[in-house]
Amino acid sequence: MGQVYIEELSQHVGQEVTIKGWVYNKRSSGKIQFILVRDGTGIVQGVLVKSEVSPEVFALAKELTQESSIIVKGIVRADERAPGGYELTLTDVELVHRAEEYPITPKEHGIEFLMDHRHLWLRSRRQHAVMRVRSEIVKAIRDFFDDRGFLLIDAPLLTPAACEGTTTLFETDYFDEKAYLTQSGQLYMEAAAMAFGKVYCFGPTFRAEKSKTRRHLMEFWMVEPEVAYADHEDNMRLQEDLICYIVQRVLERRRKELEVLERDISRLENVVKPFPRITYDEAIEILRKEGVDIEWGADFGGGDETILAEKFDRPVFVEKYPAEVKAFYMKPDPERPEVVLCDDLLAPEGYGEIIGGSQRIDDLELLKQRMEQHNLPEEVYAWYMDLRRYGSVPHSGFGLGLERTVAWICGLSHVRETIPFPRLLNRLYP
RNA sequence: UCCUCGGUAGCUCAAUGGUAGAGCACCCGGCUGUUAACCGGGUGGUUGUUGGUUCGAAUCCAACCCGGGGAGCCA
Repeated sequence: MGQVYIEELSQHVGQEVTIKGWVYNKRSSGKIQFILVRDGTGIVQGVLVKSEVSPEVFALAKELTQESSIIVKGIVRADERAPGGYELTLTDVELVHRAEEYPITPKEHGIEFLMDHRHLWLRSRRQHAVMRVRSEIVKAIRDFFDDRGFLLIDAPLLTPAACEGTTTLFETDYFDEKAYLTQSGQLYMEAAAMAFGKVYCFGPTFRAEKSKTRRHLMEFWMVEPEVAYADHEDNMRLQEDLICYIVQRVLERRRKELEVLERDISRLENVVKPFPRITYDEAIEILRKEGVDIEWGADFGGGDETILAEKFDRPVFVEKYPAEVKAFYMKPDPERPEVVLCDDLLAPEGYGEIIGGSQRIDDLELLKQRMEQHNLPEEVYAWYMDLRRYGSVPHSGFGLGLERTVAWICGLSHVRETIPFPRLLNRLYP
């Protein structure tokens, strides 16, 4: 039998199979050796009995080090004692490469050490679970939008100016011109929505803010749908549907990984429509009742968001913020122009804002006025203004932060484990 | 940028002014069902850096470097 992956072992009980992988760990009892083999799809214990294999193979196995690459042959056996339910009675072991002393031992390590060895840390069981959940969430997002007739439109990463004009951007040289790494694809999605109706982009974005918290990365992934003729209400319904779809998919297909991560699954099972909605005004009232000293017009901090989110057992929408604390392109509420038709979706359990969305300004004069107020250069945004000159329509969209969503669904205390190679303040390696 | 906590063996930590230690990793030996295996032995240190106080500093003081958590900002 040729190469088989560990996740497929249940289909090969009683057969001799070949596994190509690495030594995860090893235990020995003199005349019997236990070799934990991982191949990227799982871990299986190979049992090597001295009296049943050649002396050369038994001696070779003794020399194996953690993470040495090996090709083993063995007969698949269902065994109650095995954590995965299956074991391999080994018949042959071939050494591909004997690993040097491996830095990450089966014991505990500190976060700095693990981050310095992120390229190796990815081999461990917990990290496998996180990456599989991340991959599932990405696929769920794509399927959700593709199935609803959205067109994937990739936004540029190099841009001539800030999208929102608020956060600090990474600057780079573009043939003697200044260019910036994008902080959002949204403005380009607005152009695409006027061309194709329903669109989304999904890619990395960059913020040069010196943020040093469990919720921040310098480089993170965001999915940003934009829909022509959609209003604020349509926008929130879309967000609700997307989040429910993602959570259901992970519950269906990645339950094992959630168990490895010891995630409280009942908290995720609560995530069903409809999500509670509160206005900014109501949020201020709640915070004041909790003893928070906050003025109307101020934005919420991380602690404020946690207090609000803890009032509910599922994600909560906070809508209609004061215009001053939000981006220039958000449409004012016709009934109350001092607030805008926007919403933040706060994840439960203190994971904070995972979505920010709004209906956009579709009137050229108002947009011009807002850009002046924000000191944004009109030349750079000329194309964006054009969208209000040639068939302007009401439209809405939002951005979902992938890493915060993964952290929430996995129940991780920090976003740095949700991306394979995190870019953090003071960390560009590996 | 600010607040706060920390830096001792490859890793995780102990040693609160008086001889720098343990577990794991690694090396040697033992064990035919181990599950972060276990048992015996061994290797391994400029205590982040510089300066100061003291008979004596990992320990007290100062500055700096690096890191963790948080604030601001945001997804």
